[in-house]
Amino acid sequence: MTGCRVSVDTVLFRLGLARLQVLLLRRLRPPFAGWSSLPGGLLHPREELQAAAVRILRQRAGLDDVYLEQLFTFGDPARDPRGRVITVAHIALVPPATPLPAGDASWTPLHALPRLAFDHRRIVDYALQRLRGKIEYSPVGFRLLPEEFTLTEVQEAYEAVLGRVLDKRNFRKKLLSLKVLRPLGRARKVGAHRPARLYRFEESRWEGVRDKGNVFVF
Amino acid sequence: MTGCRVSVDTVLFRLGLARLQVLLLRRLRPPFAGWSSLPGGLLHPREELQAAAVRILRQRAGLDDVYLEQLFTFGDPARDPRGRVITVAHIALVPPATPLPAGDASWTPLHALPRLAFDHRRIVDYALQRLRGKIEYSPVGFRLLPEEFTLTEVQEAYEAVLGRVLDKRNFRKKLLSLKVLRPLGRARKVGAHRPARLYRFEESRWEGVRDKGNVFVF
DNA sequence: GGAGTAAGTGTGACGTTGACACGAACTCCC
DNA sequence: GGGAGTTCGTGTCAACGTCACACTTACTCC
Repeated sequence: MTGCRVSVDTVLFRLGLARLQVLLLRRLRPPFAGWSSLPGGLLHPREELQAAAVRILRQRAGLDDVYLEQLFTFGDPARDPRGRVITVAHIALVPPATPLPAGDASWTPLHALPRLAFDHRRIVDYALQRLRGKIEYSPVGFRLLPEEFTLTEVQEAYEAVLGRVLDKRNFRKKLLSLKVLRPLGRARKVGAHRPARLYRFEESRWEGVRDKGNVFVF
Repeated sequence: MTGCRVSVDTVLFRLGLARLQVLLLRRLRPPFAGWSSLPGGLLHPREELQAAAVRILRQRAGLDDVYLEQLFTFGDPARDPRGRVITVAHIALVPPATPLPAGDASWTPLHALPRLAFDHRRIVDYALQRLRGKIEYSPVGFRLLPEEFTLTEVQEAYEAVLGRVLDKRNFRKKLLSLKVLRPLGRARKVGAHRPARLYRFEESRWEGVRDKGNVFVF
């Protein structure tokens, strides 16, 4: 068969300690043995691209049910020293408490990335850029949160992604005005201070928001 | 070599008669003989993705020096009846006067597309959606215009892409306030009416605009 | 009951958006 | 040479969104 190999790599983000983290694997074999890399693998012959990303995340990180979207296809003929492999990169988002199986996978803060194998650094950089753009006009940010969350948690998520601090009152005012959160009437008791009210994101209320040109720009 | 074939397809837009048009080729051979399709072809073994798109546009449409960006990679295992081919779709923009070589290529208005081969209709739809989004926060719109243009031409370009009419005074006020156009001090004399002043887009003035959060939303 | 901590809340200044109508400049024709 | 026809080019005002900014509330722990 003529053609070249096609792989799928995923930049998997989560929030940890109010910082954005990505999942990295430690490579055991050459090339780049001992380096860190994104979870990825070759596309199977009759497999959808996104299905491949899902399969690989399950195999390599024991994860199920993650939010996934295609990012970009990297095709530099020299990106893999073993021969040509083009890779379809994806972005994935998971909530903070996502467990990891033991093994060679670890969450790494984005501001302290080690050297990455192949062109994976470029892929991560591009993924962050895209995530920053997208979080402002789409509700993907909630994929980084648990189902029930406080407003402070939402703000921390936005701050972690955007890399800047936001004004508390303005953030809450804007977010609530979009009418996409449903207050649960309950509160989370945590520590020695006033409990925070819990909310849930209502996917179904999103459509009208986008149609009106409203958006998560804070 | 294990792997599947990889092709590159391009949705090439231009403006014609104040409408958005795409370049279509007529297929001569099966599958889909007689149908229209996007210009595309197989990736060469040591070729960059974007270089392949450039080569194909040159070969199939005689075009050089077009604006190109990657759109999305379509990987449905059944998208080509001959066997698996994943395709890296691109968007290209050219100014209105772009000549076409004779042959099987033709400009087709977007609102009157014929049936397209493979999944090319889906690709065109997605390309339009992306172009509409992108024109509002990046100056790609100017790639659809000649180097020197009038404000009315810019407005027509935005109206054609966005598919809605815009207010003339508000459009001009906003566009000029971004300070990315350089007035040429000359005018284009055309027909029996007041001549229109000519402008040029200044790439170098764009950075500051984006940094300030300004944008081409009209 | 006092200290400590995060949650929750409103106002006013400023800038942006959006609706809206008419004179200016040119050509062509008579 | 003047009138008809056509597109170019321009300003104001009201409504709305954004941004800066500080204190009280609710709870726990000692």
